Amino acid sequence: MVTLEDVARHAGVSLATASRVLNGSARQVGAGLRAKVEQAAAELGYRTNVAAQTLARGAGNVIGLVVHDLVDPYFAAIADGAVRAAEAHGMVVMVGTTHRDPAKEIAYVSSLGAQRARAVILAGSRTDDPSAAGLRAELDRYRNGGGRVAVIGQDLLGTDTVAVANRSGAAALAEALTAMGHRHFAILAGPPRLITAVDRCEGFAAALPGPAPQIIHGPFDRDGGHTAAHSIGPDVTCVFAVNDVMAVGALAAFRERGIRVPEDVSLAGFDDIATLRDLVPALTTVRLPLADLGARAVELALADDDGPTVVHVEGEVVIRESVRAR
Amino acid sequence: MVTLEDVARHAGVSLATASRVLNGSARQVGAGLRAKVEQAAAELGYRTNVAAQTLARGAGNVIGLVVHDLVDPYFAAIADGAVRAAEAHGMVVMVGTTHRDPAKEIAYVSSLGAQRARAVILAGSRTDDPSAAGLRAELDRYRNGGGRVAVIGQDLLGTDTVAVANRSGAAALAEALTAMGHRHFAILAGPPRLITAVDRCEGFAAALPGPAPQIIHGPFDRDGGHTAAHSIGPDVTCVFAVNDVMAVGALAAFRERGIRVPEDVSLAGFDDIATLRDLVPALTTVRLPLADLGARAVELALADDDGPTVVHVEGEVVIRESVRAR
DNA sequence: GCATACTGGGAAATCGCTTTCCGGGAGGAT
DNA sequence: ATCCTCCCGGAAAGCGATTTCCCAGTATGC
Repeated sequence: MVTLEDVARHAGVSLATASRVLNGSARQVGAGLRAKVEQAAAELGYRTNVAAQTLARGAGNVIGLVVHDLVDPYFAAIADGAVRAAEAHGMVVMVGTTHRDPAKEIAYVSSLGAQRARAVILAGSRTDDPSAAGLRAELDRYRNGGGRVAVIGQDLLGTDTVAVANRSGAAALAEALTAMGHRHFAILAGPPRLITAVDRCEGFAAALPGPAPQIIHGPFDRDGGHTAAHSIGPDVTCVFAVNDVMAVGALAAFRERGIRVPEDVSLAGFDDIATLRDLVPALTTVRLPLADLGARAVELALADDDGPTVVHVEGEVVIRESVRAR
Repeated sequence: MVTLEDVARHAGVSLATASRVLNGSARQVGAGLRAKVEQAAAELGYRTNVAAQTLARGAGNVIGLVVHDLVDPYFAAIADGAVRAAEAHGMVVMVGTTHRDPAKEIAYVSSLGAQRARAVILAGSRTDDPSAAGLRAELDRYRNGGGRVAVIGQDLLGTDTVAVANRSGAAALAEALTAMGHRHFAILAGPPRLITAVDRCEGFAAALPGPAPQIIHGPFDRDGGHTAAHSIGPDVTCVFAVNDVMAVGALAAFRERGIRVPEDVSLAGFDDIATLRDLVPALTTVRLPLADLGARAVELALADDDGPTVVHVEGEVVIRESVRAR
């Protein structure tokens, strides 16, 4: 491999000069030498050794992104936004998938620390349970080492946060559905301790004027929605699934049992996943700018402010065919 | 940050010994010292500096994955498989997204070379055009630097390859559809120079006994399928979209125009995207083990064989409701 | 019993780059 | 003309590991 020293020798300059020319430095280099170095680098096919650079500089150009599951379009969209934003800053993204295992989340943060990653982005809300303490400790350690952390979801860890307005989004949805004449709701509420799920569920329920909704807990994925849908009571006219993927599961369950949407029951989700836009009936939902979430988290983590900054992102209610007025 | 030297001093041993204990080495260390080092590391909260390790060893623990678009569930599934496989080998994955820009693909390979990435995985077939020469050159350079390359798609670059049997999969589909009585086909064929698309299209067409199918080119994505579907001739009874996402676009187009699937026309796709399984009507398609594709590419790249190995992966025809017998 | 492995420990040389510090020459002010 | 700044080039000291030697101590072969 061609090293910087080779380039310097070939150009007849010192190592220092070559470094200053090729890998951005505050110091200027005269035009003549600069040209010579650049030409030498081109001729020799020089490529920076990032590991050496990271070691010498004490900070790398990696941004870590930790998600639950890349196949879930929610996270895929966030990852996409993060990769784009990182690229714009000349950084690269390393992704880790935890498949909802808190231990793996910790392991990734630790590994990213070892990589001297510039920042780590945590997407996907953690549950509220004690295992979060380990994560917290690992994150503190990482930050003490000079790393930046940004979280997508809710402001829990005292870090930079892209906070999603789950409560108010769900409330707005509830109001819209109420305005369309619905009074009897069921909520496919997801895990009882998953904060995102809880916020959406509570925000929705609190905005309802009528009788309390039926609340059915279960996993936060497609199959969770599918299973939960089987427990829906007879007088329910409108079902709210706390995410789109669960709504899809519910839709399948309804179809299997001959229940028509929206004729027999209305259905709404949350997120507005692009891949699901062509579903029939089109899903009423709360649109979240998912790619933006990822991108803004990167911006946040890269900005050198002091205190943790919290950015709030609102959802937007989108009424589509899956809901019918009563 | 705690360095290895701190640990060595704290444990009262030499740097060499500490290194041998903490970061796998061929040489043995006596049980007593070993324990002391491990304890010192734990007490101090030592974390390996990967950059320094990479520099000293001359090879890192990063695997680069280059895809077109993470939001496309096809690539998301591949990425998922790759991340899992990498993890099993103690490596981490860096993803780059090209959004179908060949220049970015080259840039990523270059950047991964600078990272001393252990391997790079290229997913998503390239077009057949001359710009591929630049990629080839960059890949050669990367390999000369000791990197390994694996490609998912077709065996074009003389590297390790996970080859997808697009032709035979499409042919099997064509036979199945023919057996169901269809004779007049249209193919939503994607870009005329995209090799994956061409292979599927030709494989399908070649297996047809009847009249030549109508071939409609267009982009390889949802909107491409949507647009292309408008040009389908009147006597076509069955439409083959060269991937599932295009099929979804076509389905939407049919629905807009009041054409029923499968009553008026049958429709089939390719890939069997999991996120799309709940579509109505369920899509007939050729199932590909997408996550496996990613995982096997990683295995291939990490195995230290000499010559390029080519693994062939077959698809499996899955008949669902979107096709009706004639 | 003596020469010959073999074992496990440590000192020190790398790995490739960044950056501080030093020094010489040019330009401006007095 | 002199002194003080700038400006820019180079020498060299790190950054934090790995790994090659070198060595002493012990085990082994005859």
